[in-house]
Parts: sequence; C-alpha cells; structure tokens
Amino acid sequence: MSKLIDPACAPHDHTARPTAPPVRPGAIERAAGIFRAMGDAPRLRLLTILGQGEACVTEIAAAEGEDLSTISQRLRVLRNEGLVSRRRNGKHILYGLADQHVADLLFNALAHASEGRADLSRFASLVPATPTKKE
Amino acid sequence: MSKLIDPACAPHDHTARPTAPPVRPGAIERAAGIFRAMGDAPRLRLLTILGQGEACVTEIAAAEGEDLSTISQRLRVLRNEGLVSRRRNGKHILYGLADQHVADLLFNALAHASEGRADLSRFASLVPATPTKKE
DNA sequence: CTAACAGTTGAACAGTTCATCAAGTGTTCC
DNA sequence: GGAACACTTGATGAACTGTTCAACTGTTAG
Repeated sequence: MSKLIDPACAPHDHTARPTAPPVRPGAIERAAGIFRAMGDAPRLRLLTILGQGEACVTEIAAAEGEDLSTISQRLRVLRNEGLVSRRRNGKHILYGLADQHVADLLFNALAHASEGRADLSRFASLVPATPTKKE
Repeated sequence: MSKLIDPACAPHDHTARPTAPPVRPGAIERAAGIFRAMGDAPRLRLLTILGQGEACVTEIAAAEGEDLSTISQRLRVLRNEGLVSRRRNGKHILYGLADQHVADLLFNALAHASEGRADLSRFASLVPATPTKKE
C-alpha cells in the first residue's frame, strides 16, 4: 500500500465544502414526500395501472383483488402528493396519473430497478416520446 | 388474465384495457424500495450533497450538523438500495451517487417538486443536460 | 321518497422505521 | 506494539405507516 491521503478531505477543515443544498429547502421536503408516497409496492403498482389509462376505484380493486376501502386509502396518499388526478363520471370516479412528470419518475425508477430496459418496452406506451416538457 | 372487466362496474363507462402490470413483478418491489429509501428528507438531502461530488462521512456530518453514526445509518439505507457508491481512501470512506440513473431520478423529482426548473440550474452540474432521455 | 351502488373517512391495531447510544472494526501514525 | 482517528453495527424506544372495519357522503335508478 502507498500513501493515499486525500487532499480533498482535509483533516480538520471539512467546512470548506458548501453547506447549502443545491436546491431551495422546500423542494427537498416536497420531493421526499413524493418519493415516500411512491415508496410502497402496492401504491406503486397502482400508479403503473393508472399509467395505462384512467380507472375507477372498483375496477382497480377488482384487478388487485383488494377491498374498495384499501384502494381508496392508497389513492388518497397519492392524491395528497399530487401524483394522481381525479374526475367524476356518473357514479364512478376516474383516477389517472397527474402529469407527465409522474410518468417519467415511474419510468425512470422502473428502468433502474430492471437494470435493463428490455421489459420497459411495454411500458413505453405510457410515455409518448419527449418525457420532460412543459406541464 | 387476458381481460377482466368487472361486471359490478358499469360496462359502458369503462374502456377495455389490460389488467396485467406493464412490468415484471420484481421490478415494482425493487423500485418501491428505491423510492422508500429516497422518501426521507434527510436522506434525500444527503443524496443531493453527494450529487455535487464524493464526500466522506465526517465531511457530510459536519455539513449537516449531525452525528457520525446518524449519517452512517442513513448511508446504509441508501447503500442497501444500491443508490450510493463507496470507496476507501486512507482513513476516509468516500461516498458518491451510484450512477446516472440515480442522478436522473433525483433531478426529475426535484424538478417536479419545484414545479418549475428555474432553481434546478445550480443542480445541473450533476446531470449532463436532459433529465430524462430514452436510452 | 327509498334502495342500491360507488367511494370516502375516522379509529384502532400491528408492523415498520428513524435517531440515539454504546460497543465494535479497520486504518494510519508514533 | 499502542493510541487516535474514521467509521460501522446492534439494540432500544419513540414516532410513523398501512390495513382493516364500521360508519358516513354522494349519485343514480325506480
């Protein structure tokens, strides 16, 4: 072994590095909230379903084999973070992804999780072509 | 599993669509784990710090005004999900973002959280140019 | 009007997670 | 070798989260 004292990591002068975060403080808390909402497998699966198109609660519950209430609670968490849209259609309430940003986030994470984009081709129908544009 | 339109749900209101998830099952659990790890403000702030370049634990702890152990624990969670890299340099252990995918995820979420990418300009040094790109 | 359907909300319990402390490993320097 | 530094790890308790049940709102049909 050789001497490898890193000059970038000085013994006692660590405060040289910018202490300030690269974005304004509120954004991090907000982003963390978004991630927390997506950080649950059942909820994330829900988002991928909505990524295929709008769906009502009953429909989702049937597809997932879950209780209406359970699905509604999950949707509430997602809605609190502004990740899904909601509109009424007769007796039904249709949910969908809030915007393209959410779809991008979803796509990116699944791409990273798959460690290979082969399986994502089926998901591509969700995302048109240019992911991040305007809202 | 080719189709499953709920009979209890008004047929005329629903457009027929596949019930099957768009990605293979494992990916969702994995992506949820990633989101869960990022779904905590202190941990997310840590990632943005690492996004600016590698840093050792002492350095981070000083910047955050936190305990060494606390930072180490946070890093462990991130490391368990493969979000950060680790390498030894003398007495120090340098952490950094695992790959570009993580940086993209970070960028995208902060962009969505900021509801406008003006503030992200300072963060741009982290990512090349376009946040989400098809590979 | 009432009945039935579609969905929401509040409360309670179980399970999980985060920060703190104390004790441990690995590395460099004397 | 041993002391000092730079982390890591396990355990503990407080705080949070997710599911379930029951009661509630709103809509449509008869």
